[in-house]
Amino acid sequence: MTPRGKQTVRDLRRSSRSTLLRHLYFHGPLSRQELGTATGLSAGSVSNVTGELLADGLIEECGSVDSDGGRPRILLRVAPGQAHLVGIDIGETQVRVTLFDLALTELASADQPLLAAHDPERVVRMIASGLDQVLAAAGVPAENVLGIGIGVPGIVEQGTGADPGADTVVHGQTFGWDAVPFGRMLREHTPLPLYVDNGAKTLGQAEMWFGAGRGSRHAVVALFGSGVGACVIADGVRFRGATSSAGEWGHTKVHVGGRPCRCGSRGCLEAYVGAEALVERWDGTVPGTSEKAGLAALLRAAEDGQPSAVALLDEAAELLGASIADLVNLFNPERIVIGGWAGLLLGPRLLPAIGEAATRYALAYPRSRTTITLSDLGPDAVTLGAATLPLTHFLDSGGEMPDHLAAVAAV
Amino acid sequence: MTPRGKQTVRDLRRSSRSTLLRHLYFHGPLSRQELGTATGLSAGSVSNVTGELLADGLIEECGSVDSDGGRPRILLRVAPGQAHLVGIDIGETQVRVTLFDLALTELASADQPLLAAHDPERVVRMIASGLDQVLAAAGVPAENVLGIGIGVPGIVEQGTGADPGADTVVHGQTFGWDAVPFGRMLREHTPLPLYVDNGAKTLGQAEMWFGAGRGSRHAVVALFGSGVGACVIADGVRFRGATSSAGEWGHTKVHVGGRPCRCGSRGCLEAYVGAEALVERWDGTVPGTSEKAGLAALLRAAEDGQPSAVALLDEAAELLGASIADLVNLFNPERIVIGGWAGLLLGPRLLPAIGEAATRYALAYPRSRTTITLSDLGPDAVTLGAATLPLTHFLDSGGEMPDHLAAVAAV
DNA sequence: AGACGTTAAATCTCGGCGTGAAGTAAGCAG
DNA sequence: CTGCTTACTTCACGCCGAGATTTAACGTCT
Repeated sequence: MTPRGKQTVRDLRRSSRSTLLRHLYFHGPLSRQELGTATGLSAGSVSNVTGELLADGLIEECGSVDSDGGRPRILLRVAPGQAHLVGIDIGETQVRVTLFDLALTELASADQPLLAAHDPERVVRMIASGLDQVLAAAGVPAENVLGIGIGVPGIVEQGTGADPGADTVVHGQTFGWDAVPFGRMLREHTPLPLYVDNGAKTLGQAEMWFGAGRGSRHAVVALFGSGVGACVIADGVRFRGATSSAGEWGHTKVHVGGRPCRCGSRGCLEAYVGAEALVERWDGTVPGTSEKAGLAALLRAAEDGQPSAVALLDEAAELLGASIADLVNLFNPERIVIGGWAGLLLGPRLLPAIGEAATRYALAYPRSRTTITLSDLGPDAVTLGAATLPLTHFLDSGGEMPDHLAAVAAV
Repeated sequence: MTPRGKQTVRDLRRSSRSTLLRHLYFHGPLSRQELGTATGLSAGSVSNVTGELLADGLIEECGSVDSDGGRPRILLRVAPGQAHLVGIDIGETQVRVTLFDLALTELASADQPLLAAHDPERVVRMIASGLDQVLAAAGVPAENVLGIGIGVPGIVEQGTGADPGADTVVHGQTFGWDAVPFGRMLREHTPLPLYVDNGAKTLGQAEMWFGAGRGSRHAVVALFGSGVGACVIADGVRFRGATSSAGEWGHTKVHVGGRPCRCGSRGCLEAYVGAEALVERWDGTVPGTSEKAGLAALLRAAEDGQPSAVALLDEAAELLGASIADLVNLFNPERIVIGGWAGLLLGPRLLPAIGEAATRYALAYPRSRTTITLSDLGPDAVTLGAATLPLTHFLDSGGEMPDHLAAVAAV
C-alpha cells in the first residue's frame, strides 16, 4: 500500500493532447468549440493543442458547419492515413495478419494455415512474412506502422523493461508452448513496437470498442469457443492482475472434483461447456467430424428435439448461467457479453436459459444491475482487437510517434 | 470506451502534496533529502511543498540525524494529532465506534450491544451516541474529525453526488435491510464526511495497510466467518465493480445445484464452508451452542481424530482450496490472505491442505505467482479498516481539510 | 578559535502550462 | 457598406517543477 504518484511537469500537455485526440477519435469530427466544452479545456488551450496536433499531422480539418449568423465551425478529425496499425490473430488453425489505418479500417490481410505443428519458430516466421505481405499489398512503409498487436492462445506474461513487448513470454498449454520467449523471437524479425496479449483478451477489447460492450465501463466479455475464457474490463481498462493472466474463467470450478479437464484439474467449466467437451459428450457425434461441424450438428439435433442433445444444451445453459452468476458476484459488471464462435452459434438458443439461470444463481442486487447480451462482432474481431493495443498506447500518449517514425512525421 | 481525461492546472501541486504526504505516512519519519530521492521530486519542490504542509500543520519536524560531516538532516513526519478519524464496525452482535488519531492509534472506543433487532433507525442512533461518547472521552471536538468510515454487513451502493456518503444505500440480507438509505439517515445526526463500505471490504483494507497484505499491489483478502466474503485489491486499489458490490465470493458455486444457501441459491461456497454451515453440518454439534463455540468444538474434535469432524474439515479445506483456485484464475493476485474469525481459528490447521488443493485446482502459472497466507490482524481490524476510508481520501487529496475544519487548521 | 570542507535545506531563475480576457476572422442581415 | 453574431487566436498572468545557486548547520583540522 505505497502507491505511486509521480512527478509531473509538462505531462499536462500530454494529458491534454491525449484527451483531445481520444475525443476526436471516438466522437467523430468535431469543431474546436465543441471539443472545448466536451473536454472542459479552455478555448485557448484547445486552440493551442489542436494547432500542435495539426502541425504534427495527427489531425486534419474536414469541412465546416454553419453556425447561425456567425463564423462557421471548422471540423477536425484524426487523420486516418497518417499512421497504421497491425493486428495479428494466432488461432488454432491459422495465422492472420491484418493492416489497418488509424481509423481501424482494414487495408490488407494475409492468412497462413497452421496445421498440426505449432512450432513457435515457425509461427514467428509466418508473422514476419505476413507482415511483409500486407505492407507490400497496401504500399505502406514499415516506418509508418505505430505498432503490432498480437493475440495469442495461452497465458501471456508481459515484459516490464524499456521494450516490454520484446520481453513477453507466452505459456500456451494448448499449443504446447512452455515459457516461449515470444517477444524476443519476434524482435529479431521486426523493430516495430510489439503488444502481445491473450487472444480472448484482444477479442474482448474489440467487443468493448466496437461491439456489444460499447459505452460500459465495467464489463465481462465471455469467450465461448473450443475452450472458455473471459476478458474483464474494470473502469474502462482491462483487468490484468499481477502477471496479466486474470480472467481465466474456463478453469473455474462448477463441480469441484468433477469431470477431468485438459488443464489437468477437475470440474472446470470448460470441461462441461467448451465446444470440444460438448461435442465429445454428445452421443450423436459422428467420429472424425470437426469441432465446428460437430457443434452445429448438436444444435440442429436439439432443435429437432433429439432428447440427448436437448438435455446436453439445457445443462450447458444451466452451468453457463451459474458460472456467469459467479462472474456477476465477483466482478459486479454492468454488462456481460457472450462471444466466441461457439457463443455466436449457440447463443440465440441458449441466451434466455442462461440469463434465467444466472438470475437464479447470482445475488439479486448485482444481477439486477447487469445485462447479458450476445456479441455482435464476427470472429475476425481478434485482429481488430489486437490492433487496438498499439492504438490505445498511441491515444494514451497523446499521439506520440515511436522513434523510427520521427522522420516520417516531420515531413 | 470513451474514458476520462480532465483539465489540469495546479493539480500538479495536489499530486505532489499527496505523494509526499503518503510517503511520509507510510515510510515513517524522513528528511526532505530522502523524500526527494524516494519520490523523484526535485529538492526545490520538496522544500516548497513540505514548507506548505508544515504551514498547514499537517506535518511536523521531529529530531534530526547527523550526516557525516555536514548539516544534519531534519526528520519530518505526519502530525498525528492534527486531525482525527472515526471507524465504525456494525457487526452481527454489536456496534463499535472507535476514534483514531491520524497515525491510526486508538484514542477511545465505545461498544453497544445489538440484540435481535437490527432496526436501521436504532443502529443510526447508536452510532450517533457512540460518536458523542468517543469524542467526549478523548476530548476531541467534532470539527477535528476528517471523516467517519463505517463497515456494514451486506451490499453497499455508493452515492455519486457532491456528498456521496450521504447517498449511500445498504442492502443487507442478513439484517433484513432492503435498500436502507443509510447515508441519508446518518446525515441527519452528523455533518461529518461519511464513507460507508461492506465490513468485509474494510477488513480487507486493514489487512492491506497493516496486515499480511502489506507490500502487494494485487491481492485478495478472503474473509471466512459465519459467512464468506472477499476483498479484491487491484493495483493497490480496492476493486469495486459497477455498483461496488464486487468480491461476493461466498456465493460463488462449488457444486452447481448443490446444498441450498441462505442467499436463496444452491451450491454456494458459503453453504459448505461458512462457519454457520460447518457447525450445522457436523453431527457432533450440541444444539443451542453459539457459532464460535460450535466451531471451536469441531476443531477440537478433529484434532482428537474424531472421524466425522476430520472428514468435514478435510472437505472444507478441499472446497476452500478449489474456490481459492478460482480466485487465482480469475484475479491473478500476488497474494491471498485468509482472514475472518473462522479463518483465524481454523487457519493453522487447514492452511497446508488449502494451499495444496489450490495447487491442484488452479492453473499452474498464476498459482506459482501467488502465495496464500493467514491474516495476522485481530477481529478489531474492521474499525481500523473503516477509519482507513477517510484517511485514504485525506492522503489522496494531498491533505485537504473538509470545509468545517478550515477554522481549526488555520490556528 | 577560526578557517575549511561537507552536507541539507532554502531561494532564485527559467521554460512551460492552462486560464481568461482581449483581439481577430468569417460569415449573415439589412 | 455597416453592424452583429459566432469561431477561433493571441497574449498577459499566475502557478508549477527542474536545476543552479545561495545559505545554514554541522564536523574537523590547524
